[in-house]
Amino acid sequence: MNLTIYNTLTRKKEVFKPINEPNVGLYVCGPTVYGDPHLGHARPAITFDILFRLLKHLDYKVRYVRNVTDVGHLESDADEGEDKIAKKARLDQLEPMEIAQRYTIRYHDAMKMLNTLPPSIEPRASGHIIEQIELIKKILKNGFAYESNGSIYFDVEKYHEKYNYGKLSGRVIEDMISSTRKLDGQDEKRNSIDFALWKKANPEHIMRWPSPWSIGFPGWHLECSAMSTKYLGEPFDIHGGGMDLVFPHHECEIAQSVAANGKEAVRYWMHNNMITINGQKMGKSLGNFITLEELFEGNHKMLTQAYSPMTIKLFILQAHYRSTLDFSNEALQAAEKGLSRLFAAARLLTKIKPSANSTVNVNELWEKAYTALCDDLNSPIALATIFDWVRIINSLSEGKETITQADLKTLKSTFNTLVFDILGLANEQLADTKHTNLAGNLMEMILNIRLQAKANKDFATSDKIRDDLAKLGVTVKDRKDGFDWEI
RNA sequence: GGUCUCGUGGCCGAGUGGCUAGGCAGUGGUCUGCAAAACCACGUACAGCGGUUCGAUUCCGCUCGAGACCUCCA
Repeated sequence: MNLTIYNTLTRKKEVFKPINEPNVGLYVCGPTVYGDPHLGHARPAITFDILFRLLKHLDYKVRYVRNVTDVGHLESDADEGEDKIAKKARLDQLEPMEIAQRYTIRYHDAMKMLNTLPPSIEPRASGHIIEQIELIKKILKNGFAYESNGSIYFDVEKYHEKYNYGKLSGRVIEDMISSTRKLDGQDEKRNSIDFALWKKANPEHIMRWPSPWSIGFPGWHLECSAMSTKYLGEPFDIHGGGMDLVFPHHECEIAQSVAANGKEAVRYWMHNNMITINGQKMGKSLGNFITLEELFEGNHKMLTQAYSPMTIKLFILQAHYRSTLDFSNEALQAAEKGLSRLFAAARLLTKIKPSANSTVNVNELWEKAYTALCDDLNSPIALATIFDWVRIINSLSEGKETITQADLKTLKSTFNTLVFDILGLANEQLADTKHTNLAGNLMEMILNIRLQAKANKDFATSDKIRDDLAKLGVTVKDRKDGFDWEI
């Protein structure tokens, strides 16, 4: 099956063709580790995790690189020139690397809880200063950068004479130059739209490295250019990230690659949209974000309860990755109930008895859901199809539909592949472990006693057992041929 | 201000020039000792106004509204 993906560069869906089949290089912009991972971080992580899993399922050999930005970016406010990570470190009286380490671990923990696969390589910007300096040298040598007071700036205007700065973001650079030039007479930069490749460090700036030009630190956009091509070659297949990175971050990456090597490094640019809260972007700068920990613990004023990582995942997958997704407590509650319905069906599926013939067409699930996923990761359609089959599985369980042994086998494998392998939903409470451990055996025992009480029409006893279990958080579901239960 | 995106039923959210999205919530029913779950049925949509078309929620134009980027941001 062909995979199509929406390429931001061409603004349309394209059939995905790897440069070096069967190898695929995937690079995704990771977090800047100076704060707790929040709901916004979950979106690209989950989106590109699905892509990673899907590519592997399509039998590609995928190298997935996601960076950790631990050098920090320049502040834009009064603390101009000071590194974000350095600033936080000074306030907390900690080493910058201590901060970076702490939040890297927290990020990893959250990503693991969301059941996203770890990238093949997770390079740190601080570990690639040399590569970044080499890249700057190349750009300087090709004449697309200049030194100014120990700092190196990218000469956008000069670059634009030969190439097209703005091709990714659709920005008209001539307008930007003419409208902003006059304001920046005093600046080190020749032009306000020039961006830093290397910044000379102020004395108080504690994250610093030597370079041919000054003691300083690399510019904002350099690390991704340097690390992506180091590990994936040039050109490589897919570069992903949040839509808010299109300009300037990714636009600058293109310019850097072209200025250094005369050609673009990336074939397909993919961007996930933002999560909004009350219709507004959820973000660090707006102070309206919810951390993943707060979500998992229900510890936030907008939340009435805690939500499991898988609930968050389903919530995100129910929207297409290129649409904004509006967060609300109500929407999460809906996702939670849907998830439990989905998992209940997954459990039921293990108990269905085959019949002589099938009244259902099991191929439909795979065809519709897999086709949807291969169509620019249309997870909402895939999930809609899966939920159609949740209903069918329930009907099969009640004997309202029938299925042959062979079809049942196909259905189990298809359902599990889609839900668990590709969408990466994980149910820690799934039957196997639950029903073999002590708690599971005790539940069997208790519920058999209740069944006996029911058979004797001793409803007082059976209701007491059910009510007491409910107080412990266990829901009992009576069935024709016995019982089921879930926590 | 410039560039761009979007406006779908109570909420979230797909999709399409004519054929049920889906989840959650609601209503009626079946099942059940009762309940839960499940299944069946039902209802409320495509911001507004024009245009193209046999036919538009879907294409085009305008109006209104919301948002994103232009500054670190997933």
